[in-house]
Amino acid sequence: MKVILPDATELELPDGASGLDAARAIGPKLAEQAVLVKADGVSQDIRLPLPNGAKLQILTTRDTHDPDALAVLRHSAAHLLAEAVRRLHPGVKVAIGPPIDNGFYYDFEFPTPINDTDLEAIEAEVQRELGEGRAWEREEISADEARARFEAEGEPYKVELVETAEGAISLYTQGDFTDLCRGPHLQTSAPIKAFKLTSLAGAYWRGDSNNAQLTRIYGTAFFSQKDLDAHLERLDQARARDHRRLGAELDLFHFDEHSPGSPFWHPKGMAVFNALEDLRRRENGRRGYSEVRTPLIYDKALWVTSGHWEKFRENMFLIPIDDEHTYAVKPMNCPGHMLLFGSQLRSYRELPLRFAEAAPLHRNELAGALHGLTRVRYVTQDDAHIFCSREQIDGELDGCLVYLRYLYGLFGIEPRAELSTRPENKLGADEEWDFTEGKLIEALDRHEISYFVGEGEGSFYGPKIDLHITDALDRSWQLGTIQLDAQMPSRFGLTFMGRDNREHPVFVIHRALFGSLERFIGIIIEHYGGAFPLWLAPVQVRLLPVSEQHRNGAREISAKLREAGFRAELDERDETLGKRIRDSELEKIPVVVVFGERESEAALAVRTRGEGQSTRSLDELVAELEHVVAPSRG
RNA sequence: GCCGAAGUAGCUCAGCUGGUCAGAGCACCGCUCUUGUAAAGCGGGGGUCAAGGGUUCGAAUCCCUUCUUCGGCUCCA
Repeated sequence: MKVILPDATELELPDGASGLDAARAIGPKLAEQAVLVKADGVSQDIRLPLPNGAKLQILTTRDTHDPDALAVLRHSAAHLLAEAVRRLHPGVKVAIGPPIDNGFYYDFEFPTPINDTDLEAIEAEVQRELGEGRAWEREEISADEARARFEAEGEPYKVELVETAEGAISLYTQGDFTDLCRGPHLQTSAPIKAFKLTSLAGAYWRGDSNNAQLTRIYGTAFFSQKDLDAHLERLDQARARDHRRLGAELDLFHFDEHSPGSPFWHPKGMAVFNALEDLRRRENGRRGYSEVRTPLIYDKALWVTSGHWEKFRENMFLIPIDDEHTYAVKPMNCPGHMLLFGSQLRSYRELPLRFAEAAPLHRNELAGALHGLTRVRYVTQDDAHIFCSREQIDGELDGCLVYLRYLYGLFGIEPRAELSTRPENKLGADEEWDFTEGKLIEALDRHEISYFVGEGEGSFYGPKIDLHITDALDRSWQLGTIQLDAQMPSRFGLTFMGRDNREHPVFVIHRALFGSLERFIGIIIEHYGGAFPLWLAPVQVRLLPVSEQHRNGAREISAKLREAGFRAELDERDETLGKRIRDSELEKIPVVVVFGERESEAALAVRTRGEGQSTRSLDELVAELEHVVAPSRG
């Protein structure tokens, strides 16, 4: 057989040769450093036979930043962790231990709970293993053999994995630990130059909260200590961009234990909030949406009709009124909008009807799920419900996707699209879901939006196109969502009169493009590192009078800027100019104007964030600011 | 909700093998200075050490419960 090397030369090998054999044929050093082989771009363990004629790429310990090479390193590190845990905690049952972005984890069922102190001991044990050195052996056995073996070892999770595994079963052994594992793995532990356990957490077996909760140990590993240090350094820098930290530093919002998960918006945070609201109102108006306002609390009967009582009650705040009546604070706007639509006989001439409302919603999120602005109990969705006929669905979905692209383009953020399909607790028949899912797929294709499929991730009333973005700490959050719903209108008996003088079914598109204003603001705080563009900045211009006698002059300028529609502010504290400039810098204020003796007579000294200082007249400054702000003011 | 960790002045933190342990810096207030592009000087106020209960002669420090926060899991905009 032969393989093709990256430089296009061909290498003759005996039949059945492995990646390691190929590396040996090229050179002993390469063989020693080999970590992973890619045959025609597909990763495989270096111990496995190569396909004949494959284009070969061998990743080595020098590919210190290659995600695939790092995954192999970390996967092997996870096995060292499991070996150490089994030695230190006899009776522990092992589950799974894959590499993940930036590290790895391994799930265990411990006979007795462990804590951070145990974690330190486990890490020390792994370091000892690394000192001794380990080598991995790979073997393949039948599923029956594997099952018998893990049953004998008292490893129920491994037995379950064997039972659901496809194809041959492979085992990897290092030290006294043998793991059911697909691989690939390192040859030896020598390349693991840095190893660190990072945290301890509970995790449900197979990600299902009905299953047993296991103990998950997170860690990371690198090809060098320097890389680990750099990783930790990056984490530190990311923490500086954390919106919870910047929210306090920039005086945007805070939380209080008297209402967990509900932000208190300070004046500066509210300025950002309102800038987004202004944008939302203007664009909605331009795109044919009508603003509406509906109640915050409704009788339980409404929630029974909508299906929320059955599907969403656990997340709702209930208000007992008397023995017979219970109200609930709305977690979504849709039922209210259904009532609004149904309050009149609707003609086909009215459709599509686009009702927009950015009302406060309350969801009783699990206490452990709350997270700054990105996971709150008080949510403001930039919500809208589009009521349309079957024929209008495509056009309305198009409108939503164009709108969505415009909005995200303004912020320069590029979310990933997900098609979320029918969940287990869905309402309605499969045929209806076939139709609504099909419509969303066609729309994504028309707009050439690539997406991944989230099986079963849809809402109980319809499939969704969801947009996801990662925050400063690499956590993924859902922002916008576009949902096509045939269930809710039929549960509310909504119809419209057609040209044929008959009633026709109504379809509803639920759409929130920012998603929630709270979460969106959390994300953009991190995206901009707190340095908002001019149109969003809480304070756009700050005036600094040089000394007491320039206060009146500075006040006048500040008033004129406010008159021109800008958020201008005066800092006339009795601090040195240097101190006040420093504070303005730390607050990331886009434009700072120093006003003193010279400016009373001539041009203003303008300090622009990131660009240094220059001089211009007040009129020039206003014109310039208007020019900068224009795109977002439409 | 579950697993692990934490909660000391507005913020960041020290003190935590129980006994001058209630402290520091920044912030705040007052006075002096009247400031020219990233921190002027001096002085001062401020905390029932998250809340409640317990152990002890004595608790910020040890134990229990609750609340909140942080890292995950589940769930979700």
